[in-house]
Amino acid sequence: MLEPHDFKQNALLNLLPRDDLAHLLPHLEKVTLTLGQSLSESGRQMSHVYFPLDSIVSLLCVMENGASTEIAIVGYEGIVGVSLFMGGETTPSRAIVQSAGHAYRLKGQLLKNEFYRAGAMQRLLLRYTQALLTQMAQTAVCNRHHSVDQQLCRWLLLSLDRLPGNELVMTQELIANMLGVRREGVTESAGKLQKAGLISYNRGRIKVIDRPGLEARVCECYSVVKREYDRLLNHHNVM
Amino acid sequence: MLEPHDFKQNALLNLLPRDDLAHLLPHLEKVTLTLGQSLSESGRQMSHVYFPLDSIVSLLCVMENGASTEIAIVGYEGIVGVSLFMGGETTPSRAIVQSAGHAYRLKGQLLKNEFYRAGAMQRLLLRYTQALLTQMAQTAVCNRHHSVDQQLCRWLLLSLDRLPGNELVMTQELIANMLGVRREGVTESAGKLQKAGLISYNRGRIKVIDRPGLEARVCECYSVVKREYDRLLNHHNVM
DNA sequence: CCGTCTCTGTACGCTATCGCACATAGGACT
DNA sequence: AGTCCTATGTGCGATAGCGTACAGAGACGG
Repeated sequence: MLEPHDFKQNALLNLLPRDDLAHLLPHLEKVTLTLGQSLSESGRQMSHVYFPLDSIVSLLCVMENGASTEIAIVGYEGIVGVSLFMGGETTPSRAIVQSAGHAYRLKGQLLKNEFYRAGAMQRLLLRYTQALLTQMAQTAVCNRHHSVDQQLCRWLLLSLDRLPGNELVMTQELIANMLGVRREGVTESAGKLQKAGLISYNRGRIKVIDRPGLEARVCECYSVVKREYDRLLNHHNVM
Repeated sequence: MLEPHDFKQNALLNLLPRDDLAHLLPHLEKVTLTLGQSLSESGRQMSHVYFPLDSIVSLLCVMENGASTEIAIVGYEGIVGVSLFMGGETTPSRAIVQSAGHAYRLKGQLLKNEFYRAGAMQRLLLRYTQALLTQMAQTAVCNRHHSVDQQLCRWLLLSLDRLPGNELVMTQELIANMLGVRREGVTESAGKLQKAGLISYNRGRIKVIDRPGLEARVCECYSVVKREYDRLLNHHNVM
């Protein structure tokens, strides 16, 4: 269900019944997201929510000293701006574009209106939020118990699942920021993967050559998250 | 707002308007929770949700090899069983009683009915869930960037905020399970706190002597979480 | 073609935490 | 009192990741 086959659509919108989607369609605005762009700052209210298409957005927790960690990845399967309909309006985390591309944008108020109609959209968004909860929880465990090697594999696979090709545009420096480790640590781990013939790395472009190989090295956290997304956001279960 | 003053009530129920509460009151059943009791197993549907009163419940992520990490603490300010109304019915995490005490219990279906009336209860539960999201996110960062010393302080303070007294019944072994570190690591950190005169430790009973001292040592994660709970679950903001 | 900048690779000592082993001590039960 | 169990303290060597420094190498503009 969540196989990355159709990047013309956002999975959430795709799961929405026609009638419900009809309310929103006229207000969906396609926008281009550039690498590093911020969609949401800590404690600031968002004017819009975003439904990524071929772009990836990272939710980051940034600390006072500037150190950061990614707490979740959002791609075509999700929405950026959960706090709007959850009622808090803001979050302490940031949303940064991690892979440039496109997204549908929707005025926050319009989303809230649709959400509070308590129909299919609400049910869908809540299920998605639960998937997000799982991703965050698993990130917390992974940060505690797994090596940088494993986490890098997890990160590559989670990102890859949200991209159309097998190439990723991302420097090691940025990956290090996401994982909350040193850049050198990423260099080393990526070097191992490259020597093993799983990826090929070149100045900010990562090509994944042997995906099954990555899957063999990744910790269980990847599959736990993936399985939960599949379960929660699946045609048969959702409606 | 979230000061631990009234442990006869659960803060969520307390925030609910009289009329809404009236629907539930006849079905709330006061139960005793014992240390180590499991309220929810990975992937299993819960029959009830729980509103802790003077008890504390930990949400744990357990891995295949048995290692675990606490991803959130739930006390009188919250509810155990978020996945029921979020639509997923189950979660991959476990809910374990970390401090014995009491809770109100409510049949899952009744909670869902109330939730889907899309009234005050729904708004409240969603705000609470957002607070939970923040707690998980902050746990993830904390696991990545902070020392065991700091995490122990955070854990003590978060637990203390949910308890009536200044004493905590908990062995170092169990704390280690929560934090996902070695027992010896906790022994060492707790030893430092004891030498500094902040706590006194005795075979599974921790007395907090100098709370401001703990607050001086804790990492920012504690206050980020606390502030967000206060903001989201506050009489003025909620309704 | 040259200088500059960004990205990647490598090396080295340092520290926190781990894994393990074992010692001590308080409580509970006989 | 003696025994056992559980909780805590301590002392290792091993190791993963950190901080720092620096070197090479591709890209890019003048």
